Amino acid sequence: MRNIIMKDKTLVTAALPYANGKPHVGHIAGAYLPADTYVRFLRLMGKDAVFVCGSDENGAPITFSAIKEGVTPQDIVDRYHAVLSESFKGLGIDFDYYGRTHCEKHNGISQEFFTTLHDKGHVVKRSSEQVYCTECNMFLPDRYIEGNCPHPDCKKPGARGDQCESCGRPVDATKLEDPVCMVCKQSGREGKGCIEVRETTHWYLRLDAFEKDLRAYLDLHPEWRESVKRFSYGLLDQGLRERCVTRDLDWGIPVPLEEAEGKVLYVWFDAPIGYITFTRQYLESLGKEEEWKDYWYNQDNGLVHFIGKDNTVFHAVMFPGMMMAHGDYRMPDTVVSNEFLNLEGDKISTSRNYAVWVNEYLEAFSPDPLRYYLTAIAPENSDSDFSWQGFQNRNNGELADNLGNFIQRNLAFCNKYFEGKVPPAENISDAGKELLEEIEKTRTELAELFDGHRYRDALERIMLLSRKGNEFFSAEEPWKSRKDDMAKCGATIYTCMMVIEALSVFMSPILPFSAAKLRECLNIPALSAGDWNTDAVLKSGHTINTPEVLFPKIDDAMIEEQVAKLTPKAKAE
RNA sequence: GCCGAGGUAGCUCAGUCGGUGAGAGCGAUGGAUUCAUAACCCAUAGGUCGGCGGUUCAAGUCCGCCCCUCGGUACCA
Repeated sequence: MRNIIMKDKTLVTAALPYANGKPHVGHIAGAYLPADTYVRFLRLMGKDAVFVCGSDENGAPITFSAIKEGVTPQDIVDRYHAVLSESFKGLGIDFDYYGRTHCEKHNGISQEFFTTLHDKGHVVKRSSEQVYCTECNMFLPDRYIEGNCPHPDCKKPGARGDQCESCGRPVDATKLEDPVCMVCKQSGREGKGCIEVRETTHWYLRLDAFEKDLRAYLDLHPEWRESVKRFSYGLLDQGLRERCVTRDLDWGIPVPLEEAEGKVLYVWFDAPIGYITFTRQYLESLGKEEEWKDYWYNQDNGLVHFIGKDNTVFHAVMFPGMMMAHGDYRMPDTVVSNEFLNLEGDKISTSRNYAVWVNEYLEAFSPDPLRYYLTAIAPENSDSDFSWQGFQNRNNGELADNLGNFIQRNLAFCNKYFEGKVPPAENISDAGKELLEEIEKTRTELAELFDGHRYRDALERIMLLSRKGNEFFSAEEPWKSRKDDMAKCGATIYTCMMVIEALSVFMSPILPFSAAKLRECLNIPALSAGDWNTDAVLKSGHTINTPEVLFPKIDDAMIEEQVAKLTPKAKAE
């Protein structure tokens, strides 16, 4: 048996979604759903958990979207902040606080963070040459310049300022041939067009100074997912470099230095600080001004970050490096990182509009089937694939036919032949006793799986219990015993009811809506903190309510409708 | 190019420190049954474990080379 590693008090964060697009199933599977599941689990275990997140509203792409649409950056972030909040809410991703980084409080905390690093000498000034667009009147991120590859043996078009798409090699943005600004789509070099090279000044975080400490920190966490460790050690082995933490932009958090007029903090510098900001805002809203320190200063408590793999470098190396450099804060315990979710075999792409958007999903279906499916195919160890066919199969074959039907056949049987009263807990057969023991085995193993962030396995374990319930029910044949041996029949149904109550607890972190509905059908109280280990409240003689179908089947037409929404654009590429 | 991950039954994937006849779910086929959302239960299916070579008494499981897919490559977030 492994050791349970959760703490009595834990701060859980989910990667801040960038407020420049709607959330899709990939985002949900990557960070938000596992984080929400974990928080629900912690609370069932009677632990204190605070769950924060918020929209990431700074950065260059938001500015560019605003330019493209002819609106202000504020318009962009307002729009997406609203969609993001609603989507999370609709799926039952239940943050204690969902904030936004474009606010005074966050500016102040981020600037204080920067100032501390600057005063300690961990941030240094450097000058460099960057590409500037005179049409847009701004410096361009390397990614936003396209041209011909400067490598003599390649020369192919479509190379970006950071990397050539054709030969895959890194590119020096200032050396791209025939560069085009991807914001205004204009081109031409010095004098003859809008693209020119200008000198600029920026501030760099001396990550290299913390290389040894970061390695020691990683060494303390053998329990992290393999992919995160391999990636992080890989970076350390290459040697950490200074990392630029400011940008030439007018949208963002001003760099708190007189000589840094017109510069803002790099969005990835302030985004993780958002976790601190949101924790403070949440606890202040509860009138507990000082309590955030429990989570950010006290290493005895838990701090767990949930992210997608694209965020690994920031959460496993850069943010910990920032925390070390600052000095006041505790270090994160765990970074739970997921791989990517593909869609019908192809990459999900916001820019190509190739995705299953959460808000559109919710117009057609209830949240739990998606939570179920995304957990079942969670990209925990490697990329996985979302397919509508798979969604339908899992929903109909597993949720409805296995779990739903097990519940349904028992509640219906109980109503029909026992007047809705839980039968006496007598004459339990050996197989029945074995099944009751299986409940406890599941309880123990499941806690370890949730605690170890193995949600996919956890769900499988839950379904195994349901399957065993079905096997038991069929083997006992209560439809026969009800005619000549009501004692045996009652024992069968009683045993199954115990399984069902346990399932209502076990499934609740993943399927919160259905778990609540099930407990209503059972006519027992809603779950509350610490109920994971509470004794069964379902007793002999207790009257249940009329059952309702928990997991309706999804018919082909509904799936075809979704597939149709997807295909034209996917093929249009 | 460099670094990393992956290529296991029709499909989706498990396979811990190398060792009982290589597994699960779905699908397919046959059987049983009627409490239930035509659901459930039982049985069966023989896949050169990407290719070649090597180490070993023994290799999906270790080593080398090769092929294919996918990420990262630090100014997209």
